[in-house]
Amino acid sequence: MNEKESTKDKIIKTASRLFQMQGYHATGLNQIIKESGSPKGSLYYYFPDGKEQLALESLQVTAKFVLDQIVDGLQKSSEPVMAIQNLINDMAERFEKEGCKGGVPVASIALETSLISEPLRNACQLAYFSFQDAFTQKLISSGLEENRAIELGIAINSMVEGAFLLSFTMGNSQPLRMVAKQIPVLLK
Amino acid sequence: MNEKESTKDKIIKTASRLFQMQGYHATGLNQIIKESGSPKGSLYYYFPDGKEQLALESLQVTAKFVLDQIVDGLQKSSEPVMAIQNLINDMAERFEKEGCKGGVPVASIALETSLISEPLRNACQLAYFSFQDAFTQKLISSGLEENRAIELGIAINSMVEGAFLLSFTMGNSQPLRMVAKQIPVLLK
DNA sequence: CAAAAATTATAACAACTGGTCTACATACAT
DNA sequence: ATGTATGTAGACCAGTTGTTATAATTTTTG
Repeated sequence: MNEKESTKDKIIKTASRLFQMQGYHATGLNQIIKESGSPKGSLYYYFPDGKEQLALESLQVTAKFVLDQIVDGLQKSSEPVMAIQNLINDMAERFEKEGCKGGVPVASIALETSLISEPLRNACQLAYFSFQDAFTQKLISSGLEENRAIELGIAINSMVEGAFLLSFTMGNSQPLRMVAKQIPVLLK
Repeated sequence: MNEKESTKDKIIKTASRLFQMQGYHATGLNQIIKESGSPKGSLYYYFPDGKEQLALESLQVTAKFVLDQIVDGLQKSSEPVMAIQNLINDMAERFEKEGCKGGVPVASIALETSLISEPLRNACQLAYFSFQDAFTQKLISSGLEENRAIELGIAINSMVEGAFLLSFTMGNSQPLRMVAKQIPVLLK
């Protein structure tokens, strides 16, 4: 039972990685199959609705992974300024090490599919909201007023996503670093 | 001579729009040809290097258009806080009217091509740098110290790009609005 | 062991991809 | 008028896309 699910998991894991790196349309089912070492028959057995379903489940895996990373990072420090700043700097560090080859987690799928697939768009929306809410909850738990915490959660999420996109394109972690540096001034 | 260049311009204009809306890989040459009303022969006459060259020139047109929009918006008010805030709110307003169908100007191409085409990646980088620099120059011209202005230019650019991406995915201009609201606190 | 269910293996599908090629028309120079 | 770029027009190519259908195989169950 454990090993049997691993075929589906292998497909999702590989698809997750490729969609993130190359985007939705540039990633072919054949490539996913080949790189995951799984047979093509299995793909439509596990994902009868085809590419869209596979992308959806892959995205959910990716989103959960990123969210865990954010939540864990924010827990490391009780003080929100430090916590958020360290989280972003950790992202920058990881980015520098991996050489930006990893792509931008949710954005690549969001941009390509939001206008052509409502289920995928919705999954991206949920993912982004979960990120945003992680920031907001951290701020609330440190005593910030709720409405202000929501505002800041949205703004910080925007900053981080934008900085990630820019760092990826520039091939340089500077945007992430600069955004981290502004966190103290933004939070008072 | 005037009318003849309009064929190339028509192709670029159509391509520019489609790449922005659908992304690089989802936009086929045939679609560009059909929607622009130009024959395929002309495409490879004007763009002998094919899709990559067409995308590059289209991106440059898009980038210039966006930059002009930023520069014009920033000129409307001498005070940088108001200027930037109004610019972002104008973006939000436009976004609400167009119903987010327009896509995200540079990001869609940046994400899809940065890892597979160095010329395109570089064009995206230049585009983003020009946006960033517009903010920085505005801040410098209002008396801000240069290093701080550069830092803030990068951060504001990140915020705006991120908010645009989030607004697009959420189908809601709230992220843009919230980012605009934080500009005063960010600029002290 | 046999029956049933779960999974994998192929082959084929129509539709499309980016790109090439040649034929044709128009304009402009000499 | 004639020759030469410039530009138009579209058929055509090999390769790939996502998807489907069916057959073979393995695994699980009775």
